[in-house]
Amino acid sequence: MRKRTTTRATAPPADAAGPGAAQAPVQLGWLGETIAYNLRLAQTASFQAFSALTGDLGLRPGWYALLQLIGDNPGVSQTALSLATSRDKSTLTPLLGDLERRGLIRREPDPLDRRGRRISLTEAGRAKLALLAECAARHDARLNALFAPEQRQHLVALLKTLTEALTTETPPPESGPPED
Amino acid sequence: MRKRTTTRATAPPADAAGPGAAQAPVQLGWLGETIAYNLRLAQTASFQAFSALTGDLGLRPGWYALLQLIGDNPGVSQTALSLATSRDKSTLTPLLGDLERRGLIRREPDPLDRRGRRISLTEAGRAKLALLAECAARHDARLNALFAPEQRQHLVALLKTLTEALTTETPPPESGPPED
DNA sequence: ATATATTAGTTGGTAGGCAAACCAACTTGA
DNA sequence: TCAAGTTGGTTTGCCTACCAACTAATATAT
Repeated sequence: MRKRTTTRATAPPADAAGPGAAQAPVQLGWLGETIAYNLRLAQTASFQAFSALTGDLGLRPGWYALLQLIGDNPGVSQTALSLATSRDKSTLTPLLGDLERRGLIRREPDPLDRRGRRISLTEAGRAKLALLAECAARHDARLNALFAPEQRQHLVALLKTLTEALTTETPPPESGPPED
Repeated sequence: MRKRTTTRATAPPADAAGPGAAQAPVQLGWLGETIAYNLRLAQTASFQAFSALTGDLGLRPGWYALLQLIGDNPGVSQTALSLATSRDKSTLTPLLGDLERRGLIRREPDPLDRRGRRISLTEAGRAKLALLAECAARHDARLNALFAPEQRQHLVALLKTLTEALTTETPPPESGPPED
């Protein structure tokens, strides 16, 4: 939502903290040039936009990645989902419970490991996933439309590089005990 | 993202879905190529890495951007901070209260608008900011080290484009609201 | 086989996020 | 001046996230 011109179109001297200035645009300074902060802003914006799309349905945005991954990997374990979504396994517990309660997924005991639960979609789950995938596709299209194909590709590659680097080399401090 | 080497060199046949296979790597499929999902993963990874740096001090990572922005814009309003950080104003209420309680910021009434509060750093706040800025600088350096200077610049530009596009054109649905 | 370590998943506690409802103060218009 | 609308902040309620600790089952070592 835009907020410019809401107060005044005259754009009074932004440096002056005068009464008409209301909320000055805030100078981002150094932060505004960092990868990390821009990453945060972009992610937030993307999530918000996606939420706006899914909000129309009664579907939570956080469900989508989960359903999609389950759909693509029937029988996955919760731990695997946790890793794939970069969320703590304990975060998934109530979430999956909710999905199960709504009949979107099935959690059957793994016959080969009685601790584990093999997760898969139900028919209803597949249907919901189709709806969410629709939103996701629109969202993706919207993002893609912002860039030239090669730019898009480049951006994804850069993001992957970043993720990869940070997740694999996470512990650089102490005497590294790499392989035992 | 690959997750090898994170746990151990156990390396049981990863393809076999046998009991020893534990969690299969999960196929990300379509998701893994989208901007949105990679954005999410990258942001999460970045945040985690930054948290690891700040965790050493008794300082919450969420404080940093706030303190930095306040430092750069003494006298800002909470609403302005809310916009600059892309966080809801109600999110900042307890956070700023906390910072004030710890003596890091000051919230003095705006003489020109008795609703508003002009926020600025205290000396202690400046000191804490310096510590956090140190972490931020290290984090930034780490991220920057992953890319060539022009790549970095490019990435930031792409992210800005994305954020900008999503935040300004948020409401495209209904018949465009004719400005009154 | 039995003790020990690992792993899958859940629980409880806490922190941070949003949205909606609310109050107080400012703005505007008649 | 006074009513209606807007805006800055706070409160409340809910959701999502993490972590640490726990249980149950599996794996490993002796």
